[in-house]
Amino acid sequence: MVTIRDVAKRAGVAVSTVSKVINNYPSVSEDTIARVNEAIEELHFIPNSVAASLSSKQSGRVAVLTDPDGQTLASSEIMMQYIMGAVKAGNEARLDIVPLFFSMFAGMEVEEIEHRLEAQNIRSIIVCGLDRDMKALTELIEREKFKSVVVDMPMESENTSNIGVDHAQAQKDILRKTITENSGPSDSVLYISGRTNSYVTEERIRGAMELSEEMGFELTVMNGAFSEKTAREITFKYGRDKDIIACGSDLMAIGAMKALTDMNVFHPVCGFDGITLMGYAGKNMTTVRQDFYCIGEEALRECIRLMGGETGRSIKVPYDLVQVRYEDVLN
Amino acid sequence: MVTIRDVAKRAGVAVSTVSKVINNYPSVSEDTIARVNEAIEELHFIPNSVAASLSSKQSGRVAVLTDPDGQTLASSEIMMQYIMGAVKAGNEARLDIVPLFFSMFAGMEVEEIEHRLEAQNIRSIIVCGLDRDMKALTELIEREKFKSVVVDMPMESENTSNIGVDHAQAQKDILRKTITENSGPSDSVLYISGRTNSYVTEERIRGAMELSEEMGFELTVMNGAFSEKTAREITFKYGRDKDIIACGSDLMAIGAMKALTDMNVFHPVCGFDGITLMGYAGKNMTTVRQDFYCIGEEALRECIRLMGGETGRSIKVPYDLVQVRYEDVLN
DNA sequence: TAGGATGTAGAAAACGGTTTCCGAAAACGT
DNA sequence: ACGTTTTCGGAAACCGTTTTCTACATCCTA
Repeated sequence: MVTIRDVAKRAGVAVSTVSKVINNYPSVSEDTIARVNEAIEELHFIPNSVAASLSSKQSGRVAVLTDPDGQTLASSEIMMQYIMGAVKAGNEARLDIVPLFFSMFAGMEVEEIEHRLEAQNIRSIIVCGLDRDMKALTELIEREKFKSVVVDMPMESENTSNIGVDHAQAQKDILRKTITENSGPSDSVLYISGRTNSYVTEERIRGAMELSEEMGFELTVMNGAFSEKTAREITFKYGRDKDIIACGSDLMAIGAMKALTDMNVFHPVCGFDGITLMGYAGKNMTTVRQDFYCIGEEALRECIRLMGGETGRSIKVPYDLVQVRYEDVLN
Repeated sequence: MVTIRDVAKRAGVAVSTVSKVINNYPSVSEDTIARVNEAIEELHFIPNSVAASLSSKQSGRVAVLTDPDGQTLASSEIMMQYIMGAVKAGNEARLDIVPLFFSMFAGMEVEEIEHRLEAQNIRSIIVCGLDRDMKALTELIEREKFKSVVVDMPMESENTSNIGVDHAQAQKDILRKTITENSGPSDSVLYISGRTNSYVTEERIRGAMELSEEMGFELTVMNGAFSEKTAREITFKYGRDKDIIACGSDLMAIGAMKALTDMNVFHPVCGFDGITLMGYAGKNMTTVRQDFYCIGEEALRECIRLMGGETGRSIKVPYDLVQVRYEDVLN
C-alpha cells in the first residue's frame, strides 16, 4: 500500500505538507502543490479513508439510516435509491458512507445508539423514512450530537437540516391535474391517506383539503395507513360512488385500482411517490414522481455543508407529475 | 468518547489486556476477564471499529458489490436483500460493511480498483450479480488480493468462495412441478433464457434440457436476455402453440404472462427468483424463491471464514418452489 | 534445585493519516 | 539596513485500536 509518507518522500516534502495539499489547505505554494500532485499521480496514491476518519475529529463518516422493512416493494426501491444517491455523492467527496437500518436500533436507548454511532466514527447521519413514533431516533436528532439531515420530516436546528418535496403542494398539483383532466370541480374525491404518525401524510392531506376549498369539490378523507390492503378495502366500500380516488402513496393507489378493476368501474386514481411498480398496475393512474436518488445525493451534500459548520436549513426539491406506463418500466 | 484506555484504567490493567479480552485471546485469566468486562459494562464501552480496522491488518472491512441498475425493480429488491443480510451479519460480527456499486468502477483498470479498495481498508468483498463481461471485476477476484465471496458465479480458489442455489437443479424442480401439475410429458415447453454471459443462465438452461431428456417433453430454448420486453415479444410470436412457458427470471415470466393475457391464452408460466413483483403479475405463475437476505448473511460469514485463513469453497443454499399470490405480497 | 515450559500481564511500536505549533525565509515598511 | 509581519514547510503529537515482544511468576520435570 502506498501511503502519504511515500508521496512525501517522492515529492521531497514533509507528510504534513502532503496532507495539506490533499485537503486544499491554503498555506502551500503553487509550486509545492504541483510537485506533490505529481508524486500522487505517479504513485497512484489514494488516501486511506479509514486513517483519515480516525485522525480527524472534523470529517468522519456519514451514516444513511433507512427502514426497508416498512413498505415492502415500494420501500426497497425507494431506500435503494436513497442509498445509491448518497453513496455516489459520498464517493465524490472522498467520504465513507455507512448504511444502517432502523431494525438495528430496535429497543435501544438513545445513549446506546449514540455510542454505537460514535464507535463507527460517524459524525453525521441521513435519516429516511422516520415517523413520529420513533422516539429514540427523533431524540437522537434533537440532541444535536450529530449533524443530521432528515428526509421528509420538519426538523430544523443548528445541526439539523431537512430535505424533501413540498408534499402539500405536490398533492394539490396532482389532484388538480387529475380533476381537470376529468369531469371537473363537480367531482367527488375519495382521499385515502397514509399513516397518521407521518408528517408527509399530514402535509398531503392538508394539500388535498386546501385544494378542495379552492376548487369547491367534495372531499372524503379516509385513513389507509399506507396499506395496499386497507386502501383496497376502503375502495371496495366507498369507491364506487366517487369520481376520483386519490391516495397518499402509490402502493395504496395500486390497491385502490385493484378494487376498482374488480368492481368493474374505472375512476381515475392518483398516487404519490412514482415507484416503478405503478407501471404494472394498470392504466389511468397518475402520480407524483419524487427523485429519490437525487434526494439521497443532495442529503449527503447537505451533511457535508453541516459538517463544515454551516447551520441547518430546509431544502425543497422538485417533483414531476407523471403517468407511469408499462412501456416506460419495460426493459 | 469512552476509549479502551478508560476501560483499562477502570479495570486496573493495561490497554493491551483489554484488547485481548475484547478479541477473546486465550492468554488472559478468568479473573482479569471478569474485571475487564465489568469495566466495559459500567462505562458502556463500544470499541471503535475504525481504529480497529486501521490497526489490524487482519480483520478490516467487507465491501458488498452490487449492480442495482441492471434489472430495475427486480434488482433493487434483490440487491437490497443482499445488502441488508450482509449488514446484519456484519453488525453481529463487529465488522463494518461498505456498500459499493459496479457503476463506480466503470472503465477502471484492476489496479485502480484495488487501490481504491485498499484505501478503504477493505480486505474482503462480496460480489453479487457479476457476469462474464465484467473483466475488471473478474480479474480483481482472480488476483486473490482480497478474500472474495461471489454469488452465483463458479469461482473457487484459495481466497475465493462462491455461494448460491443449485440453479440447474432448481430449474429442473420448478419445471417438473409445472409440467406434472398440468398436462404432463406430452407438453411442449418454451424456455425463455437469460443473458448468455451469465453463469446462472447456463445452469438453468442445462437443468431444463436435462429434464427434457429425462421426461421426454419437447423443449424450445430462446434467448430472452433477462428482458421483460424481449420475453413478451418471444411469447407473442411463439407462445401460443406451446403448453408451458418457462422463464429464466421472474421479470421475463411477467413479460411472458402479459403477452399470454393479451393473446387471451392461459398457459402456465414459471419464473425464477421469487421477487415480490410476481404477486402483481397474475395467476397461474410459479417460481423458484431464493432467499437473498439469507444469502447476503451467509456470504458475510463466509468472508469472515476466509479472513480467518480457511480456504475457499462452494456453498449451496436451499430454495423453495412457490406460487407468489397477490394476497401474500399485500400489506 | 537448576532448567525449561507454561500462563499471564504490560510497554511500546505500529496502522496512515490530520493538526498544531514553531521556525526559517521572504516580503514589507520606515 | 533593520525590525516587523507574512508566507511556507516541517517536526511531532495525536486519533483508538492491535500486536509483538518482553518480563515475571508459577509449575513441572529431571
